[in-house]
Amino acid sequence: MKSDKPYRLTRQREVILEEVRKVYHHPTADEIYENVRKTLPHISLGTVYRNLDVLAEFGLIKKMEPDFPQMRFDGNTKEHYHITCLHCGMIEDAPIEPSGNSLKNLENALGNLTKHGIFGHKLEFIGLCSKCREKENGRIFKEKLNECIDTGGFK
Amino acid sequence: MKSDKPYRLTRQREVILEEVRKVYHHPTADEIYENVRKTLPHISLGTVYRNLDVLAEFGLIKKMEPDFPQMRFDGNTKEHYHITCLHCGMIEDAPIEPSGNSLKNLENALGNLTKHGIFGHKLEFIGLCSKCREKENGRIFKEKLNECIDTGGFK
DNA sequence: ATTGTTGCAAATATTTTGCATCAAT
DNA sequence: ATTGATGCAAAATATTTGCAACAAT
Repeated sequence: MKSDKPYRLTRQREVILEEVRKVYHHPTADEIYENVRKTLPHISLGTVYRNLDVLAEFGLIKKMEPDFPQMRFDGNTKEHYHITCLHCGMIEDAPIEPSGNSLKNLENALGNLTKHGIFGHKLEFIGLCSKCREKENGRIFKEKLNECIDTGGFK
Repeated sequence: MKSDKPYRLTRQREVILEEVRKVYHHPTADEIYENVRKTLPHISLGTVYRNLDVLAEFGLIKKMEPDFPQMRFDGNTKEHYHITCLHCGMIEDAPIEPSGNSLKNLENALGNLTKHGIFGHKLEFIGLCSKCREKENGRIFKEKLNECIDTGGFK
């Protein structure tokens, strides 16, 4: 719970929270909308979006945003990991080799645990690029760090 | 190069490829569009999108798609990794603890190498869920595996 | 009574597509 | 000559927002 505004309990909010908690497959907003409509046929999609934001703000659910919102393109076709700057959004190449061993082990372990066929992974580092770091002198670092911990957005 | 259709060299395609290779920060389609327009003022955004697809299809550039296209929501607010099914798109929780040690070491190493402030990572496993695996009996597994290797989409 | 919330519709933003014309092979 | 590529505009998709009416505190 990190927001300072009051948490006003509405029927819509209540049902939406219930629906998100009911399913275990990370539903999209319109999946939730369709389910909630069975209970509240007149609810609007805008209300669903707004409430999902509010619920996440209060830490009751987790909002999973795509790692970056738009497609991007890369002239470097070799395999590599990326570092994303939380402040300016810039994505840079990580100057380390994709670590073949330890993460391959994790993949194998997971495959055995789950009966899934695991055959790859994506690893993205999150931080502040040097420019933003200077400019912000740690301010955003701490702010964002808290946000990330609170939402469990990544580890 | 994996497409069977002919690669037709047009001026637009040439300039677009040049622009993607020129910048090192993983540009978006409209960034490329704006840059290409300095050389070809009448090019359309549709042409840019279509060519970026074609260039990626021929392995000349890499297309970076967001890990999932829409926002998703999660009733489980604990930290955890995810497994994404390439076939049906379902995202499940990975039944392993976020590995604090080895990846934290990587984070530290990267921080030192780059002067970035690294304070987190996202790790996503890619595979086929058990249902899709049965249904497809390995077919898509191999297909997609090749695709992934070719595009370097993930490692 | 105050102020946040709702439903609706319109706006935004990103990407895709239909189509007639044009250009590379 | 054939067939893929282009420019343009319209469509499709996902999300946000303005606003008047409404409801929780």
